Amino acid sequence: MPFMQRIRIKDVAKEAGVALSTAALALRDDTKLREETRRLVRDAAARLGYVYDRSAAVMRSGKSHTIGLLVCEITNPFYAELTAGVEEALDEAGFVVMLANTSESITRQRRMLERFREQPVDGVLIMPATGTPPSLLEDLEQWRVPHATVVRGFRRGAHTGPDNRAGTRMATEHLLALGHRRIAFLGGLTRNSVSRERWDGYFRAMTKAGLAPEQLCCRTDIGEAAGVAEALPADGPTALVCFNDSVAFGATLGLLRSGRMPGRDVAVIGFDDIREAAAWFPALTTVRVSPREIGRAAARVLLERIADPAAAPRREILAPTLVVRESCGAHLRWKG
Amino acid sequence: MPFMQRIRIKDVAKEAGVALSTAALALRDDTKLREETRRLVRDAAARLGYVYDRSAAVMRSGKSHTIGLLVCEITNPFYAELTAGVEEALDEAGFVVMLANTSESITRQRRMLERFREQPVDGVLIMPATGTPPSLLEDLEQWRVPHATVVRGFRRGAHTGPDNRAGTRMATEHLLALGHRRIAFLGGLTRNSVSRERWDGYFRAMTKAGLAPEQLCCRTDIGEAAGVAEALPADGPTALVCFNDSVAFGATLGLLRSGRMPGRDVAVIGFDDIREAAAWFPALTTVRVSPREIGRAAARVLLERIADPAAAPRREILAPTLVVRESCGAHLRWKG
DNA sequence: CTGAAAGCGCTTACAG
DNA sequence: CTGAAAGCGCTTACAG
Repeated sequence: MPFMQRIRIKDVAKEAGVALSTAALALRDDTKLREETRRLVRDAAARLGYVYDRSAAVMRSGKSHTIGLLVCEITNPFYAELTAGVEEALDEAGFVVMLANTSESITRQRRMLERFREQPVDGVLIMPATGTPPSLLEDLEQWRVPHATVVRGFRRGAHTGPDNRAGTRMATEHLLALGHRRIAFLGGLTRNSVSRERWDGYFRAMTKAGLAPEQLCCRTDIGEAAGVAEALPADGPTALVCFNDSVAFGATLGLLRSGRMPGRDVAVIGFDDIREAAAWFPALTTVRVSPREIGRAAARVLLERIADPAAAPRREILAPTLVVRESCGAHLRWKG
Repeated sequence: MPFMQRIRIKDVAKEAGVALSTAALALRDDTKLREETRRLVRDAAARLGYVYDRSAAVMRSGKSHTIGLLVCEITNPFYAELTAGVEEALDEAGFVVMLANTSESITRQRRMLERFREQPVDGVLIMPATGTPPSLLEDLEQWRVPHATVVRGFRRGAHTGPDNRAGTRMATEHLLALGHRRIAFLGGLTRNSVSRERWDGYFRAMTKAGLAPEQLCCRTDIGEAAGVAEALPADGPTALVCFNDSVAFGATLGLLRSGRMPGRDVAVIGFDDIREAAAWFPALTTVRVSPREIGRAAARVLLERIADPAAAPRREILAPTLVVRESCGAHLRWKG
């Protein structure tokens, strides 16, 4: 194969027999040009195998059509699904995502943010690592980097996330309606806004019903949750409001392991409704927040922010729904 | 806050009292300069709040230190973990990843590849969508885009993935050693290299033992696998070699649902050893391939390819190990 | 180490 | 629509 000279706009212009500026406009499908001219140029570009070079355009225009996505833990199915939603919506808008998985490290988060700033990206979408100081927002503002938080957030700034309080409140009230009185909250060892809000929704529902809240601490980990559930005494809580579906999965596994049937012996409700929840045994009753939709909404919020940085930051709180399946015991398939 | 003029290298040079070219070299920590000079410049840059602009460097040097990652399905925990490994290793090497989740769509895969080419990226790492024609490699070669496949691959080209045949062979031989004679393969409805290889390893072990292979088809989906397992007749297979852990999870859930205990009534072995496998009930016996390690290895293979495009493409096939837990029935915790 | 300069491939404003 | 030109912020080669 002969050495191929890289094809540039000026080559396309020559091939099409138009001026360089005309070719440049035509390649971006500018309506200032007649459709016929645009087609002429497009055809010439295709004949020559022209490849648009974004790096030059980025430098000249300052717009990269790239956004930086900081994910706190991509191996968590909830965040993986959310990432898919972000990527999907940004792609539709002609944007591309630079991914960084911080693995809950604020050092790594900081470093990746600086890297994004150099890149440069047009904006950043952040699922803050646990322990992120709110001063992060001040830095981003000073840097003039358009930004928005997702799921985990701060008191201010553009944000998209589920209504966590409403979610655990609904879950708790459902269990109360089923007659449970000793209902514990399982999880929440990690200190972030999501943990606080989910605990808070449960707490309020319990105190409103005149009952004592009770927290069973565990990290967000199937194995750890299974351990706590397995060790649950027979005269312990009869129902568990779990921090999320992973914790709920762990709880059901632990109960099974100790010879108890989730839903019949101890009711279990999750949070998130990740893909596996419906197929679980027993099928998991959970609070649906649709990570993919949150991701898509977050992408829109950030794009708005980029388009109009002067506007007040939007905060979009999505309402959750309770999906009643088997693990809460409301209708046991195997009860017979 | 007053309008801030963007700080450029020439401003840093002036502040440090050195030439522009010296400042440029110092900022990249070039050893041609005395350490003292480099520090002088670094301090000046810090004082002024200088931010390196990569887009200009990319354009001038043609190197973006960015690689494009095409993931077939990011919401699959295996690929999510693999993505984390890729991102981790590339970050250590000073590279950043542009992510595209193709969701198994070859149209989307094609579009994202063209987008990456325009970006431009220094190379692409591909987990091909099911149905990708091998001609993809020819296109990439013609485009002169350094590339490597991961997990799913073709007969040629740089590749990193587990030894799928060895994996299912080990699983099958383990079940044979436990005395099973009617062993079925569950899964493999999707047609790609992984499916073929895993089926093949099982097939060879069975025929070598003089037994009839048997395929229970289902897509890679917990719900579908659960349905097949639930409907398994009492005089059916006594052991299942599953396409992957998700399918195995589905199988155990389906068996439980039909009143059978996985491991005691029907043995189940998975593939991948994703995070949830150890915490499962019963704990899943599975073939460990360590997606994070595959991801890290794949990143290295691609970086080698970028560094030396003339070298023969490397193919790195990682040996799997069988992790014996409970679901195969080799040592039942609850038997005693 | 200096200093002036060319060049990467676009975008964009402008006179015609 | 043309055509010549400036400029984005780096990198790099070069004579001194």
